[in-house]
Amino acid sequence: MTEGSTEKIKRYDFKAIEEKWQTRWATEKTFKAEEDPSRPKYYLLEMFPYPSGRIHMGHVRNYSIGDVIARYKRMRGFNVLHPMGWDAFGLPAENAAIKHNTHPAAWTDENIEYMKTQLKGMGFSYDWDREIATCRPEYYRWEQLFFVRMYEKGLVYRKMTTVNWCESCLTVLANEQVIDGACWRCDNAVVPREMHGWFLKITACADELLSGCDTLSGWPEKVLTMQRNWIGRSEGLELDFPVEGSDHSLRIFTTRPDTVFGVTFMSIAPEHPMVALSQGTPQEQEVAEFVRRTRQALQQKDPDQELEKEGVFLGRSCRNPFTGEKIPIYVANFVLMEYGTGAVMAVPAHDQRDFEFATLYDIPVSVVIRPADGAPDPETMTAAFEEPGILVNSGKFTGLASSEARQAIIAHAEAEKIGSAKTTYRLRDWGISRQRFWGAPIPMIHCDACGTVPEKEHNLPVVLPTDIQLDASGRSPLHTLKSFYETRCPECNGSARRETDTMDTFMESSWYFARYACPQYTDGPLDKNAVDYWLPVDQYIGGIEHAILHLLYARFYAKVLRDLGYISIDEPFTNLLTQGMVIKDGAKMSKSKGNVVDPNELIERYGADTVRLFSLFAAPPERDLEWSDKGVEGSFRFLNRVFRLVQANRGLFNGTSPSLPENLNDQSRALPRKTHQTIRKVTSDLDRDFHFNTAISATMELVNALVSHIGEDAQDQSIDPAVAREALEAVLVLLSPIVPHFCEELWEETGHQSRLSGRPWPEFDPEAAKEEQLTIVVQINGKVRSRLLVDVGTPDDALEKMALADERAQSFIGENTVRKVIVVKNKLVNIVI
RNA sequence: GCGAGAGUGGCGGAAUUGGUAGACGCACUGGACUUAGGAUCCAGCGGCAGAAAUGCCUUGGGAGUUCAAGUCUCCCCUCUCGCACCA
Repeated sequence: MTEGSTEKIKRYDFKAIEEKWQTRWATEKTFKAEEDPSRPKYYLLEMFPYPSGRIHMGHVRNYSIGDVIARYKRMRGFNVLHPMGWDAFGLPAENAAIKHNTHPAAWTDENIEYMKTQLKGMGFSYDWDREIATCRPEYYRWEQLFFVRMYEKGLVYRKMTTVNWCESCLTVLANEQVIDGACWRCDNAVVPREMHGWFLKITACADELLSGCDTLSGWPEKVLTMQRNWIGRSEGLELDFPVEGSDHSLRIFTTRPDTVFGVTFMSIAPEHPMVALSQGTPQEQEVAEFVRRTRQALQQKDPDQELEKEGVFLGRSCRNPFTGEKIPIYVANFVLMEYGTGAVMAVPAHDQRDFEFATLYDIPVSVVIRPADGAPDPETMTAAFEEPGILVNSGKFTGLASSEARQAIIAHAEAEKIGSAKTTYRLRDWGISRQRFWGAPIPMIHCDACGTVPEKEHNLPVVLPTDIQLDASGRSPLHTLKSFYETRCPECNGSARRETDTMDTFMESSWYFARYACPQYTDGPLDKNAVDYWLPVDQYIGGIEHAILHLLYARFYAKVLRDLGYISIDEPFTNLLTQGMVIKDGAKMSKSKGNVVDPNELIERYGADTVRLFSLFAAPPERDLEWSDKGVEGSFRFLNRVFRLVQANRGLFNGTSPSLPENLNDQSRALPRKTHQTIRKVTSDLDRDFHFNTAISATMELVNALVSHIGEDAQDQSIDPAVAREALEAVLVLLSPIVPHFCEELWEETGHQSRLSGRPWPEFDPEAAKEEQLTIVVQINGKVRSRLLVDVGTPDDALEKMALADERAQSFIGENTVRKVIVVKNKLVNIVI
């Protein structure tokens, strides 16, 4: 810092600057979004947080990424909707309330208040007037309405079934919420349990959810693959095998109808009802024992480990409807009751599992498919031949290729009425009943006379009571709270019992994106005009951990709401960005690992802008970000450097003509070139793939160029002031979405009346960005040997001559003959010798 | 096992369509200014050899295509994530 300068140089007082601008944005409602058909809309959404207490680095990163995009799109002229809210129902609130002897609502509200202050402190450009908290009756009443509507359409049903029960959370979990046999939330083992529960018929949308994946070109391939796998569609044949000495048939599902002539045994799941057929056979005891043992083993097994294949003869056989052969039935531990029909036609020659099983129990292997060259020999085979091929030993189908045979065999089965083409899915219906308190009540009523009936619409919402006492058992007070469950039947007005289960919290997050379009609307869940204007979400941002759970449910909900006439879109999120995790010392930040960095401390020390800058600079958004305290300091240093640069050069902004003079010296020509190249680079990085890290480094280069041209002393003035001013302004504008408080402050300080937040994004001038001279690389046999500085547009033959004449090139060519010369425009000359 | 993604200096990470590998930043080293420096500025910074000029090597490994390969093709290795007895 120059002591001699008369003007006192200010320090970068981030605290005062950030408070000042946050206050202005709030009072001026800078980021309020209103429908405006005259402008293109842009709906930017980040996954809303669970109000757990305080924000963490993952939030900071997620919302910083979103905020840059929101601010950038505004500057590009879009009418941007950028809302924020709270995914406020859920178990942590309930557990915390038990621990602190308070109400989950109180705990949640407190957290929301605190976290809201934190988010505001980060300077995120949300329209806070659209804030949503899903635990408020004004929100969940509509969810209850949707539930009733879905019930009326047959998309909701109740059944007794085996569910996933978490012993620690004391509630049922959906299939999507069981990760490797453990609870997604608390990681404790999940056990099966027979219970009543409410289900949403997501399987009714399986096909559309699957085909929709093909339309989601703005989603990461990885997420689409996960969704496709989860839906798990497979096409095949359902076929009945008549059981010997019984009226029953054993129905199987196969994706390989072409191997039906190779069936040598049947295998059924231990839970299969036809296990009962062993009664009265000599094997009865053995089968019962096996089933008992297998169930136990399945419960205790490590989900990563496959069980040793095992089975037992049922004592009964069935008949292959194609060959008439007698086929023994086995109960096998590897057959899943949940998939297909729970029964499999086993073809050891062409299925590896069946092969292993057959080898173990000495069951014959019958080859019915041969590869194009030769055929496997059942006597010497060591593994199943699973590829498609040509059918052999298959009656009238012999000689057909697998693909043709599939069609022919299905057609035959259908004609003979012994089977039919069938498509199965891995996807199961979504179990949404939760046995805990802190969730939206399910608006259903059980009446002895009328059965289970929905609550009348005008009685909604069914409000979650506040006068409750939670106890350490974790059991929901709703089950025993008479004032809640005692009610009248909406049909017959007789006394009835209200459903006391609550809804899965993923129900709230499945449609919040639509409610943001009209958060205060009271005439219905969604204002058609508003949702038609804003939806779909143009850019959605969140963690990959929701790849299946939330993102699949929300897609399902979009289709349901569309079919119910509430919205007009098929897919809720056009583009999806899955941001990476924040890592410290090689592991995800977590309390248990003790490697968390608290955003508050960093903001206190460096300010929000520095934290934003670093979290965007350290890695591209989709990758994991390794947190580095030193790196944060580097970002802070950079901002200080720009701050000093602007302070030292404030003179540039005092009445200098903004137009650029025609005749500039070399230096004054180089700077605008760099300026416009930077504008081009930053713009394309922001447009193309949100690679803020390279956008920031490009701006740093421009700052470096500025510092070396005009210095931080402002005294070395060989450069044209208008040129320097243009470059300096570009730095502030380009950085403004990333470090908004900082840029607004300097913008104002350099005499601008307007706000950066309302300013259009700069257009780069291709003429100004054009280089006058280029470095052309001279290669000999592909190795760089020399460089030439030439004027842009030097013709190829001239380049070739210059390269061949080049002294250094000559020394490499020596006595060798030049065989070929390749000239690449504006890039290089390669001399082949 | 299946599917997706990744492998580049001490570190985070850059490199349109194949065309100067290592931008930008961190760390480090030397110097300047200084009462001080954890501020700031200047210089250096992939490896090997060399005083230097410069040369050779270098994008997980190995082949190949090409005038030219981090980038394309084939094989292999490692890591991360997801699914996993799906019939």
